[in-house]
Amino acid sequence: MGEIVSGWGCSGGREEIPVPATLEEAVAVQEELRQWVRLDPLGRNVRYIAGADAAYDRDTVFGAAVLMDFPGLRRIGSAVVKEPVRFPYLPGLLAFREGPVLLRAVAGLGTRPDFVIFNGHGFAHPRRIGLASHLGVLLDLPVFGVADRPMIGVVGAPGPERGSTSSLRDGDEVIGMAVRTKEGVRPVYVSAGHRIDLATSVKFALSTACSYRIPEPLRQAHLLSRAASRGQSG
DNA sequence: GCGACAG
DNA sequence: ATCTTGTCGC
Repeated sequence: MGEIVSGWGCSGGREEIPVPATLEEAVAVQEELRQWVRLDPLGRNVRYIAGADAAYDRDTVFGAAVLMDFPGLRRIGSAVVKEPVRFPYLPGLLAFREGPVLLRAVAGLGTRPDFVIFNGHGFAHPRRIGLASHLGVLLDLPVFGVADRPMIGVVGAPGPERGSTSSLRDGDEVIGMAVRTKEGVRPVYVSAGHRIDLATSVKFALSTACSYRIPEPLRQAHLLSRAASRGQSG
């Protein structure tokens, strides 16, 4: 029997990501979605890219997505949405907490980008289905994740110069990469999400992070959601 | 059993 | 994620 961890809400059942009632159920959803994840090289010319992130204000989640052209990196669109928090933060199950708002934010762009960057991990997850992979499958779009720190695995420090990398390994397999996007600044951790491979993900993480440590679409989405959560104009 | 554990 | 000002350093 599945033990009920807690009352995680009673949605009307019309979300892109149904709210699991138990831990077992959430993991079962991940194992199902995992079968659809494909990490192949990106086979298309990149013109439009997006970044999405979430911020909180008590029991409300704000999701923001920013659309930019590439390689110009000019902002050509954005969307901000909010909704009540329906799932707790549980390491390994982040997609169930932030997925709904993030999907709505990306949809709000009104344009399907060539790929999306999410704040968190993709393949570098205990079950190989982190938030980025999870949402990539639901969006059926190429996506990769960029995180502040690894969740699992061991990694060495990349060289101090921008562009240096160091493999994030879980046993024998490379699950992600520590990437120095800015000289002398701590690295970000990149992992493929869906319909893109690690090397290509790293390439784009670097080509979209010029002045700052965080890839521009993600950085701006972060600022947008943050501003919204604090009731500002953005 | 103990510690770790994206945001 | 979030609570929070100034401050040290390149």
